[in-house]
Amino acid sequence: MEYSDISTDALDCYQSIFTALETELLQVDQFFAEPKFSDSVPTSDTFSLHKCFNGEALASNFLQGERAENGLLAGTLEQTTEELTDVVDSFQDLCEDYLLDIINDETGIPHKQKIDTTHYYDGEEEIASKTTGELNPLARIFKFKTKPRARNLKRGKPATYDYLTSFCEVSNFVFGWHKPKRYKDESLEYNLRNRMRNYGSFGAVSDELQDDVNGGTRTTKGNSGRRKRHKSWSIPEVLKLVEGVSQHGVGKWTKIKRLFFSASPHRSSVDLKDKWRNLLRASCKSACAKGRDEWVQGSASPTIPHDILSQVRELSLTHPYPRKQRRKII
DNA sequence: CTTAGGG
DNA sequence: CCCTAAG
Repeated sequence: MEYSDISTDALDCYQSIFTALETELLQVDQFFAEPKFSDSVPTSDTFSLHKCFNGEALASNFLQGERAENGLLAGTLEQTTEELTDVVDSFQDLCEDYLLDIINDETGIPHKQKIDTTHYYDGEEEIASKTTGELNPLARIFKFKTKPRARNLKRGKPATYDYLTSFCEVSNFVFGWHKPKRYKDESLEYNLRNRMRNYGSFGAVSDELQDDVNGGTRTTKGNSGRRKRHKSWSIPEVLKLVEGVSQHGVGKWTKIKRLFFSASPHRSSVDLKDKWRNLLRASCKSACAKGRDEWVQGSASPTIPHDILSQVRELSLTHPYPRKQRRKII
């Protein structure tokens, strides 16, 4: 492969970052050396950073309970899957944090910098304000969240890519680390290459990627500002939410959280609110789609059974979703 | 801090 | 899931 179209400055930066990362991140392996994991997984063969970087998808195979290619993980750990999910999440978060720290050290620029706040006035009164932020140019490459799309392939939502995956892509592409992934579709490679060139020249952020500024890994505030990793809702969780709403009504998210989700620290009251909103949408859709039995089975995570959705619809009648109050009609 | 809404 | 305005 030729990389002549990527500026050498950029290459140098990438190189130093990747090198530093590779060295430092090995510490993370100790996550997997904990007794509870080493009992069930041979320590020497736990998935290491390198394996993750190898794009072996070991972790995802693992979490899906499938055997890894080499059979090392076969038949182990059915009960600890939940825990492992968490560990893998932490692992990936850590990777990101290390990455961003290193970038910060290298450039002295935080990964995201608030630049300016624009205030909007209506006469004297401020009616809104918006803070604009700029992503550190080097951090941009790790915001490489969406899978490159084939040139002529139109799709709806772009598939989101794991940061580690994107990291693999970038490192494979730039340095040819490990086995470079060959795309079946040549135009995918073309697309990726094109995007890399944009990143490499540190040019303006394209429109498509501008959104990533707001979808970043962590916030500018403090250490706790780490973005949560996506964890899809399980059916039991949904049931708990439905029961919570049926007992306490819509809007008592904190109460529901305390009574039904005290054991799930990763579900905040805001999450409950969001989920309810989504359930409501889903219930409408299922109502509309009734009759025609085409139920698009997109990649959507565990499809919510219709009977649950109809419960949601019932509840939405008794406990209407608080909508912005229309102008009072007196 | 909590909730509603928009992104 | 994130962010922010309003209570």
